[in-house]
Amino acid sequence: MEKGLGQNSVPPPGSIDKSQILDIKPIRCLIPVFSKNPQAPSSGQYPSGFSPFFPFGGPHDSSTTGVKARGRAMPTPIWSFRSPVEEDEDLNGNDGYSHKRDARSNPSRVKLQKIKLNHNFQVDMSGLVGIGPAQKYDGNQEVVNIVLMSFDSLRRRLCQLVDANELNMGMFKRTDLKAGNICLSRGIRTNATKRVGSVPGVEIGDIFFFRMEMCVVGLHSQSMGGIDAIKGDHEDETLAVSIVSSGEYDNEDEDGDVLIYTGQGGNFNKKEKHVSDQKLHRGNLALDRSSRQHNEVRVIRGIKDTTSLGSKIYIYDGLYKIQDSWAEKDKEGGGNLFKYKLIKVPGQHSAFSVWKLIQKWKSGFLARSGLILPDLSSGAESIPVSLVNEVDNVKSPAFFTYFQSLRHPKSFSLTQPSHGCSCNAKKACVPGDLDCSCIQRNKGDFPYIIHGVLVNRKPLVHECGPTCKCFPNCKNRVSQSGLKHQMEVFKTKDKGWGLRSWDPIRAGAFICEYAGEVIDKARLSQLIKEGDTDEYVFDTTRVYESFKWNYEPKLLGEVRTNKSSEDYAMPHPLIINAKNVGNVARFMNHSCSPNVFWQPVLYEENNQSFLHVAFFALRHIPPMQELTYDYGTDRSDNAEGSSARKGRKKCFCGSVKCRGSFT
DNA sequence: GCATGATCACACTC
DNA sequence: CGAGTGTGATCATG
Repeated sequence: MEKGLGQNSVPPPGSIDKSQILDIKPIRCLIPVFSKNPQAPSSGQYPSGFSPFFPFGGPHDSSTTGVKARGRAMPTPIWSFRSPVEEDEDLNGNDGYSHKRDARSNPSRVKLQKIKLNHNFQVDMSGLVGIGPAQKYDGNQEVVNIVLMSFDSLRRRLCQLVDANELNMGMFKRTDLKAGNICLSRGIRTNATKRVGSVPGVEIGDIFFFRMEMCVVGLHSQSMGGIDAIKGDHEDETLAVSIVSSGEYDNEDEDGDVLIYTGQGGNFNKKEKHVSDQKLHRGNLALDRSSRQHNEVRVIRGIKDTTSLGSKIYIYDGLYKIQDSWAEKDKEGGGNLFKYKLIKVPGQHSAFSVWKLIQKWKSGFLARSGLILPDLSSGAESIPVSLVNEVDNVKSPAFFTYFQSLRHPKSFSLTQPSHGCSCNAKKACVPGDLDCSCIQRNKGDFPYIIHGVLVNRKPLVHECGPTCKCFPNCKNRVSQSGLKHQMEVFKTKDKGWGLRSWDPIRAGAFICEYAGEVIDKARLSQLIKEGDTDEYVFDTTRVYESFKWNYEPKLLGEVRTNKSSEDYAMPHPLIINAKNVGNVARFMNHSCSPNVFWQPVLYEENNQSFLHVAFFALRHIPPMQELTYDYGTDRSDNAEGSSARKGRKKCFCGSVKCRGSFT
């Protein structure tokens, strides 16, 4: 219905209220503020691998924008359409975040803006910490992570804006392409130099959910084409460097280490379209030359995402060599096709074959080796949690009762009684509906997008609860719906039991909450005094290192507000003991460069607001990769020189940024 | 109701 | 710059 509006500034039908507020005309050009400090702080200040952006202060690089007089080059401003009221707030530099008045008492004061993305405005992001001009062309793991997180955070935010109808509709349905475009044009990319062989910072087994993600990290710089090639000195001396096997061409793969790849082009029987042969040019020619030169070709396997119809997951499967090539007639009446047989170069980790193995476990075709229990949760979770030990003879973790959520002591007194939203009981809450009190509590933003993916880290996420009128299928109940991935509790080599997933996990996807018994500080110290460890305790009063996960507002022409804060804001401390009662979360180990983070979530039960700790994926997590989060440090440990303190455990996370130990 | 097909709006390379 | 190359979301159809 809304489609086809294009850049028309008339608001889409159905958003009656907005048309008033959004009497669309550019009120003011928002000119980004230039950093006073030309030196970006050292990354040491932001130890978690993802540092703040300093878009205007860093080294200049004119190659992306072509602007010569960079020093004075004002970015062409973006138009922001907003009501005058909010304009005042912005001019003063404080929005209403800390003021209770706005959202609750007056819905119209909730931040509401239509954003129009302007292709022409130029922001130089090469000053981004971690992505200097050199890293743009040759990366490493840290830079790859920064680039991927920047891409996905942008994509999530764009998706959120589209969902809420806050973006001029019809401008793009493809938030993936838009986010990629922004990254590439702002220098948020790495390994831009094409190369034969592996790409620094990209590991075999890494997964991608969009073609654009592979573009921005230089794994495969074709946004659509399946074959990427590097040009030689002569026109005819191109070499294929990477291919994406999309499954579209029915590439049969008996063995996980062999790939029969079909060349590009030609028409094969798609309806009445002309049948035509594939031509030996472009990618096909490059592959042909590669088969003669025997150079390594990166192979990315595309497979259907079983959890989301139509979309694909791309797995980097390592380096292959072309062993054979030939032409054959299309079986379904099309023209001639080129075929290439590729063999994986030996001695590399397996990636795609792991997926095939998991498929066999799932189908029951093959038994999981080392399986101790098919379902640790005894049916408490809708998806079974397997218990596996492939490393020693320990038969099971110490006894505990599986329970998926929190148990509160009777005396536990909590926050104010809350009242749910009164959204349509059948329809669930709709992003962009500012009458929804739950959305108001989230400062006007719907916290989740498709696949239940969290858009931003927030001081506190407000979900709908039982007294909300919307029904359980409401998208604002992500953390209450139990496990979404098939989990496995497994014995690690040196860290006791650990947790991992058979399914791929998207960045921002909900994994599980920290279940257990809620206790208070006094009870915790009592437990420790009694000789109990705090091994299974989650304590929100510990010190957690800050890190950046959210998108950079400037990239969308937005102003940074308190709304974008990533600091936790707990209404009260929460200590959870999972020693006797808990879920899979109690098995998650610590890492100094984790792939999971926690987020406080609030929703009411029995008319009282209850605080929960929910875990989300920090980045895309391939199947069978151990899930870890940062345990933080005890407040009393903060003084320097306390590393010899009793109770510290040596950290085995193995990351470059390892702090060596944790408490 | 679920799988498949058609349509649409894109980005990047050459 | 325009042709070549599909992708990914969404909606219609079987």
